[in-house]
Amino acid sequence: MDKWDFKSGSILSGLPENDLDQLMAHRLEQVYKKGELIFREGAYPQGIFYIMAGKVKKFKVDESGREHIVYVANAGDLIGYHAVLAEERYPDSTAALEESRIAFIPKEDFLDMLNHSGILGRRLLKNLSHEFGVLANGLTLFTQKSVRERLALQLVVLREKYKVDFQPGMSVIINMSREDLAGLVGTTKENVVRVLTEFKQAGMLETRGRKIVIHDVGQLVRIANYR
Amino acid sequence: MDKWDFKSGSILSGLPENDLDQLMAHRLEQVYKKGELIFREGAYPQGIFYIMAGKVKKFKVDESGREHIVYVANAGDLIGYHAVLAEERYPDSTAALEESRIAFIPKEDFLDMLNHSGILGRRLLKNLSHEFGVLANGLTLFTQKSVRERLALQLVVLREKYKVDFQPGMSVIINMSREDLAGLVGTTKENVVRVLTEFKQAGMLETRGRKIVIHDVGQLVRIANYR
DNA sequence: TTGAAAAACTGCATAATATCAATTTTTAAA
DNA sequence: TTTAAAAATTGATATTATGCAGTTTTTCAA
Repeated sequence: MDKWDFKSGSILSGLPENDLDQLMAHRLEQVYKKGELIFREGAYPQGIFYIMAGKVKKFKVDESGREHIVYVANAGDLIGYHAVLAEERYPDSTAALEESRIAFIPKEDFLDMLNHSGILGRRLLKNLSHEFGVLANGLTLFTQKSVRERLALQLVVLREKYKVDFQPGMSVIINMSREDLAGLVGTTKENVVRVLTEFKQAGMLETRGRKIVIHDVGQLVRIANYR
Repeated sequence: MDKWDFKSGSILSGLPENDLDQLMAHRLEQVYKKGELIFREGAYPQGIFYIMAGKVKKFKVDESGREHIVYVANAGDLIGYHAVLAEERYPDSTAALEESRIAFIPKEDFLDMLNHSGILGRRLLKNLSHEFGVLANGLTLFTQKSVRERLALQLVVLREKYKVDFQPGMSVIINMSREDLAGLVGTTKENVVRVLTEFKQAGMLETRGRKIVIHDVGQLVRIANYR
């Protein structure tokens, strides 16, 4: 068992232990409360963040104040490294969706590692290329699918992120406000409510207070892929 | 003057000449006619493509047959490398928008170069990170701007891609079908026509047959950024 | 437990966008 | 040129999404 027990599939998992020791040497661990800002759009990056536990949202706020969520990151994800690599300011803000433990790694350590260990660079390239494809795909979905289809799709994606100790057929609880969901789908909170009501009546899900319990993913997948 | 006279700002420009010699050694140059397919979504990548002259569109076709253009690539751009790096199939198709000369570089040569020269890897990381930010930004724009605003924005972007030997104040001719434009904006060809008519009446542009002549970019920029 | 405050929900009016069915214009080949 | 095919355009109509106002429910802290 590794000293650094990174979730399998995460960018850092499986890297040489010495490299990780060096990368994490000057890290700064911090617990962020729900809603707390981790970094703000336009700030100059001083390092990267590794999510040890919890969930965060990457989002942009438009001129009318509406928030659009670009991505929901999970434990095991590395965030903020695009801006460091591109040598640009952060293109979006990041805040905790729930209480989260996050390690800050100074950019010097990150860049040193990148120069010294070819593996990390290669891993990042692969990861970035993959993420790029996912994002490009999302772009298509957004412009060509209805609010109903987009919400169904996002619920399927969120179900993956929120499921723990999952057994086949088990329901998954998503704990996210209607407003955040609207920001993720690219619509208003009212529309989210309307569509959720429809899905609830069709038996696909259930709402417990503000939590959403997904029962029938299959049907949601079918709606998301329709046309 | 370089042997490989790559457009400045393109991924390959400024790399050591020896590296480029090696990278381009087994290339296969080919001329594609307008509309001709370069690679199809879902195919397994055998290499990467470098656009020497011309323009191509990267697009996805949805279940109803509608085409959505993800990106318009220009001379100097490298395409298809995301899939090679991610070790995945192509997430979208690519076809020539006009007659284009394109070099195919076998993936072995590309990957060899990546392992042997750290510069290319670093350049790609930077480029990918940047593109990612642009795309993420585009996603926000699409979900929160109207068709009118999106079309104005795309016209501004296309003007950059289509301008040659440009002098300040000079008009730029965009040669793209209403249907491709619709695919780029994420709407129907009818809506594109309606908005173009409005812009024409306001004196921002002129249509000559199916070509679009951009006169007043400033106004288009203003519309694109409104709210 | 209770009482704000925040979030979620509902209905209705309005606005934006898509669809369909012509008609006209442009293009490119004979 | 001429002409058929492709593309662009227009108008009428249907569908979908938004904004607002008010009500109800949930949450959280006193």
